[in-house]
Amino acid sequence: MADNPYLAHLPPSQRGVGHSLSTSSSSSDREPLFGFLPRKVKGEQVRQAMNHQLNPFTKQPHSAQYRKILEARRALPVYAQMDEFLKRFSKNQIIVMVGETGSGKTTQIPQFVTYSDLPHTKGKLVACTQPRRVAAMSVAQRVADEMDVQLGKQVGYSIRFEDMTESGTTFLKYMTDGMLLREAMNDKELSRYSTIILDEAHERTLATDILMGLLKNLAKRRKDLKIIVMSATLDAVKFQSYFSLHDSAAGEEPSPAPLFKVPGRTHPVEVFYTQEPEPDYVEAAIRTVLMIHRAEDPGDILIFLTGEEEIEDACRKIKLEADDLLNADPSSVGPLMCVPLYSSLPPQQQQRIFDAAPKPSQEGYPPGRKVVVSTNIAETSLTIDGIVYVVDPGFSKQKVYNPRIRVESLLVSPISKASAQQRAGRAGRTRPGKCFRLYTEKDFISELEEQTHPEILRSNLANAVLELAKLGIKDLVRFDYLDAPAPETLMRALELLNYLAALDDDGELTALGGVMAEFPLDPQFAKMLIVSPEFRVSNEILTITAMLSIPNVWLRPPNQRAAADQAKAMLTVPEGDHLTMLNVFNNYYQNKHDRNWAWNNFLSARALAQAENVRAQLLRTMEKYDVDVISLEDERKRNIGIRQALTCGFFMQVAHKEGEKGSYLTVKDNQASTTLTIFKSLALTSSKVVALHPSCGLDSQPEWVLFNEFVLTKRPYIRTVTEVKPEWLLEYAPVYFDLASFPNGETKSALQRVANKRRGLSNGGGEETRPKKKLKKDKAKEEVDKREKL
DNA sequence: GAGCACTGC
Repeated sequence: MADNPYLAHLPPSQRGVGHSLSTSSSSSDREPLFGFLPRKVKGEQVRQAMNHQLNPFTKQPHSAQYRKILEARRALPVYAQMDEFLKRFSKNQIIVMVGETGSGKTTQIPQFVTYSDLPHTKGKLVACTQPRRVAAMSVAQRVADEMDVQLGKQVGYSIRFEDMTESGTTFLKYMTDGMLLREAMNDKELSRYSTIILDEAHERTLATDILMGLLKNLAKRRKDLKIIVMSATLDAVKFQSYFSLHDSAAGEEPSPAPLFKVPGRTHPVEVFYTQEPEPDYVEAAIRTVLMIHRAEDPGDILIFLTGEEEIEDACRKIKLEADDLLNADPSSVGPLMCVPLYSSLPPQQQQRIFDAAPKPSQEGYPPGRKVVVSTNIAETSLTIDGIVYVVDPGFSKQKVYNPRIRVESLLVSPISKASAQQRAGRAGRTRPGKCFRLYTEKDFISELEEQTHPEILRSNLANAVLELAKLGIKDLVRFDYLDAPAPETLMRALELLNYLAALDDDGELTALGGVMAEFPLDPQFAKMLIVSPEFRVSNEILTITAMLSIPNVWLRPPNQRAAADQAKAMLTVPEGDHLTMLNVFNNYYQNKHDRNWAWNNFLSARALAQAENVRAQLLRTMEKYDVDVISLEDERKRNIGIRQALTCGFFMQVAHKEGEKGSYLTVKDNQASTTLTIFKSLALTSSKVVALHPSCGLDSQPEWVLFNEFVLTKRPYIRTVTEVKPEWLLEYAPVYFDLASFPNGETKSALQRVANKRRGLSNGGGEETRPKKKLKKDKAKEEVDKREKL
């Protein structure tokens, strides 16, 4: 056996029993998975298979690298609990698992599952979802290495724009949660999967929340499907009771889903609080950093602030003060390097967070220190090794949705306790660290929420509701959510989808809605894309949709503002910002051979490349559903067609000019639906007075404009704006613009004049409003009524 | 005359 080249370097204890390449017919010749009974596999069997000289999945001898990695895997906390995990996996359909950072759960548990579940023997897959693409990709790569297979073969990943799997070969697939949700829309049973693992469930992304609801239901229908919900924090009790086993037929009391717990592997972090609340957290953060720099041992610092402007500002101030300190006394204070970090920063600059801290200014002088000033991106998405000190002012920008006024906005808000703990943990990744919280301990205990509100409670749900409808969920209000959204939010979503004709008046998905759901877009965009061939401008609408699906393309470096504005003016189309976006993309496309074109025009090449990617994906979907891609030759007619198609998707986002001061009134925000009587009770809002955003490229102030975005910053603004004709509103959205139900005012009078003129022209004929059908008074309505009474 | 927390399809 010592001759075995694959085992010779291992101590005898790890060679397993009788594994050899000899051809004699001893038990050692058995296949690595000999005797494995699906879902009844024991830890000892798995360990033997792992030690076998042959890879059970490729039948190839294990590589030296495999052995080396296996050594490291054995040291992971989760590895020590393999036996217990497999026992639980055999016994239960649903398991909730808690593993702190460093436990190895994301890489190991899916592997344990495959050894027990043996998906490859039944043509199935094990899926493990992640909230972020990079995580899905990098974990898949790591696990492929650990299993000694090529990425994309037995182990793969699936994310938007990239399917790194091989049909028939891949049996362990990491994927984004949104991707699995999309798959569910076309296969409600998720029949390809034998086990589904939802990782990072505590992050409570919209997709994970919806998946939890679906899987809970699916588990009742598919007894062969196993589900593991993995979470990092101790909020597992909630998941346990949500997934409780309840056999009501047998009259049993519900018993919580079993919990499997694995310790983490991090270093202790000492937490400090301020004695008094800090009135200015940015100033306090800067002061704290300098205090650490002067008084604490070497080690890098991570500060959490809320946004780009705040971060750049703080970096400048820290740098100034630190340079002063260094100049005043270079023998007692080291040099300091300050690095900003936020998502809109170009990747090259983001990489700077991994640079080493500066060297001492002179030999024998104190070492330098790196300070990273970051948004929440460093809380979950990016990990920086070597951080020893964390400064946590206790705030972050969070999305909030107000269904009453249908507005999503960003608000600087206090973080949750869970978030504060996550931030503190960032100081203990490489060695014991310290966390300075810029609030009092009392506030931490009594003021901070336990958990950040899940996304489903903070978002416009139009998209999610369309997805659920496509998933066959009939009663959206009664759907078994882990946290149910406000009924108003659901109503707003239903209302929008009904106006877009994605749902009929009974709340049933229409054929149009079914196709809309196939597009990875907000419903308004999907609608306008699908109807755009009627205006013979689908090629252009496709481009505009792609451009509006990506981050801002305009660059404006602080020292070159005038030049940037000038470049923008050159590309601006005065009829509207949507046409400008189209123009930008077309120019980019024509100048693709010129690598400097984007840069010379102060445009983000990265964003434009993304737009191209999105456009290609949308084009594939259009082709799949026979949405023709066509263009109008004549530029004038084409631009009108584009604006008309825009109106078909965004007629609910229209503003009417009031007076001459450039103020606009959003149309009909204070209105209840005409057909859906259940929304009458929601008609409590007032119209919003808004202004055109300064970035708007319109050369005049047209009477009627359509906007893509409402932003609430210093003032309420509408952004990405295009002029529309009121006739189009009446023609393409007759139900929404039914004047009989319109509130009196300037807007109504203006529309009335247009309507009268149209009626005159068509001689009173052609009643275009469709017959009004009352939505049956269903549970949804009762739900809302109940709310209103409270 | 301003801004874009972070993801995802």
